[in-house]
Amino acid sequence: MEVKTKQQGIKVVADVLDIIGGKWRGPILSYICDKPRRFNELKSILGRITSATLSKELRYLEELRMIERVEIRTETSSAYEYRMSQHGKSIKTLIQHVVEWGLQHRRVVLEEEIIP
Amino acid sequence: MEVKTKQQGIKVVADVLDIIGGKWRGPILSYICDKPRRFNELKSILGRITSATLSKELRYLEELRMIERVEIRTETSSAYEYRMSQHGKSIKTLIQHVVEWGLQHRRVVLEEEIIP
DNA sequence: TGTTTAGGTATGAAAAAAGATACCTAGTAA
DNA sequence: TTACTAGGTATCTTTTTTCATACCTAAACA
Repeated sequence: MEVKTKQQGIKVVADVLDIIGGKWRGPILSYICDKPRRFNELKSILGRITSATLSKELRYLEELRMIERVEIRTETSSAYEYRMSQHGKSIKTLIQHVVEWGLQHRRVVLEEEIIP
Repeated sequence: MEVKTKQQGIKVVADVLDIIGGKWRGPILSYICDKPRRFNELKSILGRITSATLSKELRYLEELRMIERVEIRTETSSAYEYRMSQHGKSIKTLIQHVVEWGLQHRRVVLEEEIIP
């Protein structure tokens, strides 16, 4: 499968940005990437997010097959955790590319501000 | 310059997504990447964008040093065009990575829908 | 048995992004 | 001289996102 038209390429980019974009989805993925996380754990790491928003974002990422919600059971109790899907893990490389470019961009913009 | 903390990494990603995200900035960059474009040219290629929005987005991308607004003069007349800055051109590679991942993502999601 | 905790949902308000519409200015063309 | 075109700006409305607040259920705890 390849990109055949400009329109299609633009659409593919928009779809990807929809996954990692927005105020919370990047950070959420980033924390779940490190290790599986529970709802309230995410909520407290993220700080200012509300339950409603976190819940909505998690369900959306699940629907996109980026993460999975799994029940974890011990003898005495059970709980849920969110973890990256096999496919979801592959976004880590992409994000590394984004970070690299971002750092380069920052250097360029800072330079131009200092030496105008 | 490297990423030292998770917070910083998240910030870098957010900054990059702010550049290529939103409804129009990706498409605008994409068309200017191909070749320098004039205001009304962009407006008509993009289709449903208003002058106000296009103008705002272009000024923002200029401020970010991604594009440059340059006057082009012939003997008889003058006009303006928008072109990628030297630095801005480097985003092309990043976008290629995004497209590649996006295509892979699409394959995964389609597969799972067909074979549940 | 009553209370706390995990993991949420429901509803409406506020803020941010995008759109519609009207208008402006400088240059050129007729 | 009048009208047209390029390249916008100004203002207000609509839509989309995010936030605040209150509430709910099931399980575990004391």
